[in-house]
Amino acid sequence: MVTLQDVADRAQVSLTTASRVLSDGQRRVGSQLAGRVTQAAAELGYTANLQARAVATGQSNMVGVVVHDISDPYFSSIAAGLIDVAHPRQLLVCLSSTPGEDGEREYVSLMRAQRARAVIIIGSRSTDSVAVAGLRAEVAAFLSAGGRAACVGQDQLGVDTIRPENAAGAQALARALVTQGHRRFAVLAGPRELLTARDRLDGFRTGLADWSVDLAETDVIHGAFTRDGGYEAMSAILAADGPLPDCVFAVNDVMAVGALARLRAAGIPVPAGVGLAGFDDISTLRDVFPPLTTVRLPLARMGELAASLIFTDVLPSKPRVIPVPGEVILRESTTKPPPGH
Amino acid sequence: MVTLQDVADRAQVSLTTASRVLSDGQRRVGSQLAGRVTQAAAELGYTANLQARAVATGQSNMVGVVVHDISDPYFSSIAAGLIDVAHPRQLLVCLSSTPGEDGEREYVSLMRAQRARAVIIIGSRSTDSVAVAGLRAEVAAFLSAGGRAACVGQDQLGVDTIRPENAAGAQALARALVTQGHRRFAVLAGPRELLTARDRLDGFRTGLADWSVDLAETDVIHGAFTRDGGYEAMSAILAADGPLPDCVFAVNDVMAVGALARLRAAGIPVPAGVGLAGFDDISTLRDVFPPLTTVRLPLARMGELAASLIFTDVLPSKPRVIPVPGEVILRESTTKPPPGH
DNA sequence: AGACTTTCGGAAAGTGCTTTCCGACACTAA
DNA sequence: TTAGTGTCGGAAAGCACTTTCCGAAAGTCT
Repeated sequence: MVTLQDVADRAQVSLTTASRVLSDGQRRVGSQLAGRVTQAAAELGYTANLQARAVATGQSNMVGVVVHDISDPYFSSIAAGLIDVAHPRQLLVCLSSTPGEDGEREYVSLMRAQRARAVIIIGSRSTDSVAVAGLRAEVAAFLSAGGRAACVGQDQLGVDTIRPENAAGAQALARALVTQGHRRFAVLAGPRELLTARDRLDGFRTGLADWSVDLAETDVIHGAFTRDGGYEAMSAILAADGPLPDCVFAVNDVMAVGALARLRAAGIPVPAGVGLAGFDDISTLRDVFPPLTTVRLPLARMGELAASLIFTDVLPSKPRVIPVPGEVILRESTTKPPPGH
Repeated sequence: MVTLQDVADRAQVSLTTASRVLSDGQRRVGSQLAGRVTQAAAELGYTANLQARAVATGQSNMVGVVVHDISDPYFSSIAAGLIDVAHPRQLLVCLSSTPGEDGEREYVSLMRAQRARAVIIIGSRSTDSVAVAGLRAEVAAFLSAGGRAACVGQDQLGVDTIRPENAAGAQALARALVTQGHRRFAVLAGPRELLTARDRLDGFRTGLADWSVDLAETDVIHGAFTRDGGYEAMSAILAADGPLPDCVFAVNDVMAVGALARLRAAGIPVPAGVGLAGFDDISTLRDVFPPLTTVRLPLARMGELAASLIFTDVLPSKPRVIPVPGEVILRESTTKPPPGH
């Protein structure tokens, strides 16, 4: 590996001078010597060792990003927005997909060891208070080591947070669906311990209550937060005896698509047989048929916001929480068939 | 920041001993002192500075991953497979989404500066020979600096490559479609300069030729490799006068979905009005209706393979190329309607 | 008991960079 | 001519680690 010393030797200058030329610092170097140095560097194919530079200067250009599953379009969209902001700033984005229970805590710890400049945690935290407390402590340690941190999701970590308004969005959706004429609902509610899922369920229930519509406990089906989870939950609804609900709300689009597949398999038309709504407005899912009523979250924008919180020079005295509203998008999947149908 | 020296002081041992205890090296330390050191480290909340360690040892645990667009499910699926392999090995995955022309080259250069252990380039390279040559040179520099490199896509960089068999897959698809009874085809061919797109087009044409079916040049529509590109290209087909083709092949699933949306807007049923096939078998798109005939690529598996090529200790004398076959999946979107329909 | 090996702690020399501090030189002003 | 003020190159002291080398102590063998 060619080192700065090699460059200095070849240019017949001191290590100091070579460093000054090549590391755009404060001090200038005479154009004569500077020329010799840059030329020598080019001839040798020299590339500064950023690790060593980071050690010497005590600051790195790395930012860590934690997501649950990068292949999930929800996360990858946010990550994309984030990368778009980080890239022009010459920051190195390190990404972790953490399936495991304690993965987030471990990764934040790793980022602290790497002396990363910032860490961004994306994703719906569970209600497992032990895990949250552990993560919270790790983040606090990261902060006190001089790093910055932000979160996209629930405001549980005591850091700057981009908070999607899950409850309000679901509430607005519920009201819109009632306005469309639906009266009896079922909810594919996702996992009990997932806060995001719970907020959406609660918000939906609130929205129904606003219009004095009741949601029976038996019409709330819990399951996985995935396509297959939606498929299974819809199966459970179909298996129950009694009439189908007017409309089914899946707490995310991916589950809604699973539910749709199940309905299709059962030969039940949407929305004629039953209405179906999702949440998120995942872009790759906008072309399913019938088009899904959903609540749009500006995912890429949320990633950008998170990044910009981190990269402001001023360190806020208190953690900021930026609410991001969802927008109800009514599409065909919930169009109420004309009465007497 | 608490440093190793602080730990050593508190444990009343030398820096050396503290280092030996905390950095699982070769030499052992007596359990008495070792205990004092670990306790002191715990009390101080010490975390080793991995950057400094990397400088001292001359080896890092970073691997760089370059993709075109992380929010594209094709790339994020591969990346997910890759991360799954890298994570248990305590490797730090740094990801770049490079929209720009020269972004890949820049990122590999950055990885060289970071003294990354390996770099993995995912994505369909263009046929722009200047850009490819630049990237190739940069990768060569990275290799000669002692790094490992691998590529998922076309074998153009002179490194270990996971090569999806685009041509063979498209050829098999074409033959299957002809067998199904289709005779006149159109292809939504993506960008001219994209090698992946071109290989799929060429393979498709070959497959048709195997059965003596011709593909008219006017039935090949170039456009963007995206959902909207598919939508536009399908518009062009609809705008042309003359009868519709029996079947349309979009060179990837995302384009096929765009085409499907266009057909739906035009009120043309699939497959009754026209057949439609894609490529990739993107998992989030498996529930579109009608289900898309496509060629499945094991994306996550490809990511895993790329990672495993990199992490083998033996350095191959010649770059290995591992072909990954696609599997034709016939679904409803190309079911030939009974004749006389 | 003496020679030989093994175990184990610490001083010091790296690792590749930045930055402070010093001194040399030139240039301006009195 | 001389003191004052910049400008600019280089020696050396960091940065937070690892690792080599050395020497002391303890254990083993004859």
